[in-house]
Amino acid sequence: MLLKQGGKADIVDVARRARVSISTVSRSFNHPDLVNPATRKKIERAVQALGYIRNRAAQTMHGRRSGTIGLIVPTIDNAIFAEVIQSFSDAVDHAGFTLLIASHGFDLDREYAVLRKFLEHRVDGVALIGLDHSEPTFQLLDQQAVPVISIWNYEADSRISCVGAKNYDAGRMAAEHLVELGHRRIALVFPVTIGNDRARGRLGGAVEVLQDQGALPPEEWTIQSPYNIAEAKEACGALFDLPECPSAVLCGNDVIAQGVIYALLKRGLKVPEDVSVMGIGDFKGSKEMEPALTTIHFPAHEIGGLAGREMCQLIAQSEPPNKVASLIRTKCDIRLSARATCRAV
Amino acid sequence: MLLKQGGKADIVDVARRARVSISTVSRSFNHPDLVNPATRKKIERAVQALGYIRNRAAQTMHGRRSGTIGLIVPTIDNAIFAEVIQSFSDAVDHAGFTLLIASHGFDLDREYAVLRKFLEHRVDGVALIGLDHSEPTFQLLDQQAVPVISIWNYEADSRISCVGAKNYDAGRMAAEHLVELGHRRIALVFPVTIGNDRARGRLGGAVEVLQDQGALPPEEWTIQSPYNIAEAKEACGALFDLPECPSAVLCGNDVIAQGVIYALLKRGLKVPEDVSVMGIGDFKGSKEMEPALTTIHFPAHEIGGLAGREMCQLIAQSEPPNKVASLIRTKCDIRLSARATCRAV
DNA sequence: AATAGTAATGCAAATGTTTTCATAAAATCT
DNA sequence: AGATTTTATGAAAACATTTGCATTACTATT
Repeated sequence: MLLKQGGKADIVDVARRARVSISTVSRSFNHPDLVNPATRKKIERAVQALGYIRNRAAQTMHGRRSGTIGLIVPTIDNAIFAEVIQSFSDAVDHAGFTLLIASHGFDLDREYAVLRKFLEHRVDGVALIGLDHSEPTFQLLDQQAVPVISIWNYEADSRISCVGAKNYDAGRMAAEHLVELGHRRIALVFPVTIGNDRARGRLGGAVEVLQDQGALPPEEWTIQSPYNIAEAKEACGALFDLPECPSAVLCGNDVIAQGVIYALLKRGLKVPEDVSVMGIGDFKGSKEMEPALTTIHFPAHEIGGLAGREMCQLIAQSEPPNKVASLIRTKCDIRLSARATCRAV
Repeated sequence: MLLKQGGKADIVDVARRARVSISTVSRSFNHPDLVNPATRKKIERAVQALGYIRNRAAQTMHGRRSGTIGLIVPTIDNAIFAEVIQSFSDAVDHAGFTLLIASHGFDLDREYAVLRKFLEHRVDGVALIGLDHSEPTFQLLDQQAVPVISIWNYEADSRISCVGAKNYDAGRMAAEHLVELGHRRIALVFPVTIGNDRARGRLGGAVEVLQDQGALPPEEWTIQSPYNIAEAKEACGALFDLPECPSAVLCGNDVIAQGVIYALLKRGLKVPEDVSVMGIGDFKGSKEMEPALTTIHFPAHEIGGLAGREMCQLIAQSEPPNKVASLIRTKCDIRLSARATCRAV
């Protein structure tokens, strides 16, 4: 017979067919150099004939690593994270790992639940976005001693390893640019900041600069907006119907900036002639927009790739299984990308 | 002692602490109704105290399902797929599954390799994008009898279950709209079509309509463009520097359309006054663009969610493990979203 | 009061691997 | 030719669960 009924051949089937012991079959997979080339050939043929596929679950159970890494993000379907996920995925894939992914929609309790689920699957490591997490999350991580890395934010005193940039600096940088261009009537459009340290840092940095300049915006120029173009376009609409219109809008991220620009265009206002718009993030596509978006460049691709590689390193370090790896912190540089949506006044 | 050294408590530790047998502990997880509430409480407490986390690998090995589903996409970081991934993820998450994800960069050999890797992890089901796959991929799927679903394309005679729309129809629909508006000088900007049945179907549909109208574009009006704004903007630049400029551009997808619009804007050409632009896909953000993009609407969110739910159903159907589930085919409707980038001539 | 039925629990086998240790055969050295 | 090392293989324990079967202790039925 060519195939066991059901197509689920196991290692003993292979061993039987190749007329060797199961130990030898196992070895020919894991330590090929220890088995006679001729025997290896025989096994190879048996594997082929039976359509045998190794069972990682059994390996995992035996105490080997599972070969999986868990990545938990707020959402998958937005430019920012999609790019990070892609490069993180590429990096860990390259190292032979398989990626488990889940999103929590900015709900830190769901994040905790997902983490538990991943731990049940015995992931070799976990990556999270940002440094804001619930106390149970931190405790679970600690207690299970699983290698963990935070992506996107850098903090010198972070509780867990991190690779990313300082959002606070980004906020400052953006505000400073606007101020240098002579703007004083600056509106702020930012996402919700609770449980989102990225947004909080950026807003904090921006506000500090504006405060120093005595240019803190009035209440009605501080808008809270969701993380998508449609709603941002909607949310900031009122801003431009006000009697006094700001000369510049500083946005919490490029998606919001895009929304703001569309809202402006819709009202027949020109960017940057009538209103300057500043983003933060430099998402894919921001450079190509017309006019090209002035923003703070975050090296998303670099951060994701770095995070993936450091995750693998952390896992390697935590060998033997109960050794705790040391913390890694990597700060990525951000910079102003002055393009066409901001002008001097 | 509160914790076993290393924080890795297992079921026997829990049993010992709760003074019951391991069978009872196992049951209280899997068939809670079969165990005395008081006993359950004791176990609960022991679990809490020890920080015990069930080992899915061991369950999987015992022959139960792994509780994972593998999703293989060409790329993660582009609007189309990110949206599908998100809703697929939400759907399977909701059913208690964990999602394994990997991208192959439009390389069908890598797709095969990823599939193998997923199979080693004993995923309970696999989802792929589109219906173009290598022969080894189909054979492996068949041989391992793993529930599988194809997302995005619908074909009445597909080799595997599918949920999606007919890209051919989308191509026709787009071309027809342009023709109805009076356009005859129509350029085509499409992605590479080998190994990409989505693009191939669309292009085929569009060409057919154009042919019927005797409006097949000349060689230099048929542009091949990668799947991203920057390169699309670049790729189609030459188009508008030609002595004779098309009156409309039909794009393989909205990302390309966006790039085309930017290229036009950059040259000082107005959309739709000078040139009409038609997309296909209706990605997130296409509606909000200024001017809003005329495109063929694909219900990405619906397709992803549906695919997720049908995947779960397929898995449930293939119980007991070796029963092959029947094929499911679901056709999702697409429609013209006539907005602001196309005008009558 | 004896019997049947039910609820709760435990025992032990089974799941598919890896790995340690032991053994046999072959190659190398004296 | 015998002793020693090296190479190749096998047997069996270990990994963390689940589950079928057996057992015990109650409860209900006659």
